[in-house]
Amino acid sequence: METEAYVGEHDLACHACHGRTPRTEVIFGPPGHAYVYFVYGMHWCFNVVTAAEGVASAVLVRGVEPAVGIPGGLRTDGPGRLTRALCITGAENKLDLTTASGLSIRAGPAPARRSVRRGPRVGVDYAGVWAGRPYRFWVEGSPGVSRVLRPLSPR
DNA sequence: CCAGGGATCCCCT
DNA sequence: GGGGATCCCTGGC
Repeated sequence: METEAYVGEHDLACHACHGRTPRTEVIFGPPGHAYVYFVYGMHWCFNVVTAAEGVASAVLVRGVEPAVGIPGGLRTDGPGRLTRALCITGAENKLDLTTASGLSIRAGPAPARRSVRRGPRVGVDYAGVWAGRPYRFWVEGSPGVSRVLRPLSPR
């Protein structure tokens, strides 16, 4: 319900902007693999590598809507919340999400095109001209959208 | 509003 | 090869 695109090595907000390192290697790898990183000392963020091998692009998943109840009623609106609710950690880093075992991605119903909104990405003010690019996408009105986008209607 | 927490990668020896 | 600023965030004040 909410994602952000990181579009290549030249994108100064992308972790791969300093080239291949042990951490960013997976982003340069084949598409369909998970890039999971630890941030702020306590949260995991889940990304999906999207471009062909050698091209460093990925999508950060910032919010989802559960199709079934989450044990404990954990929330899934927010990048750190959804990884906690889905038990995604560094153990899933580099995982091939196109195979059916374990964590995987399958096609689902697409949201109505007209309900998709876009705007600048979160927390990338340091990225110069890239900070303003509208590479964040969300489904308007979805409860799976992170609170940063709904400051006036906290839940 | 802001502290917490640790990996990462600058940039300087 | 080591110190330190920074960080694709959240919960609790």
